[in-house]
Amino acid sequence: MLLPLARRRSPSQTPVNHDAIRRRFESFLKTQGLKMTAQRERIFERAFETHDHFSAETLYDWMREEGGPNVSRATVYRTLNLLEDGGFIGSFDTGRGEVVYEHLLGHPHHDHLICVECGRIVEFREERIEALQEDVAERNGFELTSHTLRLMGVCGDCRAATAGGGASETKASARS
Amino acid sequence: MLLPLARRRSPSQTPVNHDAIRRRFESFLKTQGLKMTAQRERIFERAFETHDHFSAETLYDWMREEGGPNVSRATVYRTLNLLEDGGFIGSFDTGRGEVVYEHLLGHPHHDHLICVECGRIVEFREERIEALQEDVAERNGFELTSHTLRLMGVCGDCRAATAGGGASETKASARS
DNA sequence: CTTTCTGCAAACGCTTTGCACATTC
DNA sequence: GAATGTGCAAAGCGTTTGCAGAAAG
Repeated sequence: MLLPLARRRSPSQTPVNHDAIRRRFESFLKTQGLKMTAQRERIFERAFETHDHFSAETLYDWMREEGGPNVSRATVYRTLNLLEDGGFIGSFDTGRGEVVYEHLLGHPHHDHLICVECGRIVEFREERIEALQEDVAERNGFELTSHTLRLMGVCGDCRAATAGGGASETKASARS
Repeated sequence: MLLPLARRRSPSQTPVNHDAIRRRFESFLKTQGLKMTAQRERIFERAFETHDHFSAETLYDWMREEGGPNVSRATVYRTLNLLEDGGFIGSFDTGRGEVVYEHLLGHPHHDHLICVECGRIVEFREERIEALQEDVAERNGFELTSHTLRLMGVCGDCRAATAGGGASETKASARS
């Protein structure tokens, strides 16, 4: 099981200090009395390598496609929950049913625009909305712990494809 | 809980013209080549009677508890989807997993504050957030079709209960 | 060596579906 | 009567879990 050595760390796209994050994961495991295993390492690394959002099933596919220590579906689910509990990744569902994850460290809070045609996810951050949310919560006596803002719509590409006469290529799952 | 006969139509809380909505449902069925059945009627009525949010399973329970034509679980799910497709009800998930419905007609758009302690759902509407969402979408080339904004936090009651020394009564499911 | 993991496959909870019978139009 | 709807139970789907063998500390 040769793990591809220099996969992480491509100098151009290291979002935050990769080693720092990794050390954080190791100490998290330690404090929880958990062990570092080849599987956990693979899953952790893969999750932090991607800037995309991914589902448990997708990550499982990656685990099988890409070489490395065998990782079972159960372990993928278990580790994803572990990472979420540890605050390393966050999850939200895109519309109906599908839950996707994204890594959080070195990734300031943001919300999502989701294309209902092609499923593309765009992240955005709008301070004024954030502030207004606090406002609303306060006015209603709530102390905010988190929030989810999902904007669903049709992205520029899909609008062009539809309008221009071109067929829609990407898997269109317009449901609801 | 003997079902109160004149439940709907209590003059004080009829949100919109009930008959108008109902006619709309009937014509919706007609245009779709669908039939009005006792089951669909019961489900439709029940959904519009409630101001609360409910899950498919909850509605199914209601169907069994309250008297009336028998309604199977399958029909509940089928009809809920039908009503959603027709734009009569909307659905969103409260946090993780649980999908709840709410009727839409005569119920202007709003978003939700959800108490992570007791599950209480408070509706709110904040025009400025709405406007900013349009803004964000436009800036990113999206044409908005819908959105979901869920604010999670601890409601005043629960904060009081926790702080004041009282134990938390309501089922606390603080997960994530 | 003790404790925690992993893989497997079975269990789960919620939702959907296939089919024969019942109902509406 | 022809077409659609319903109930039932079985099938699906994504996720979790129990258990025995495998690793980590």
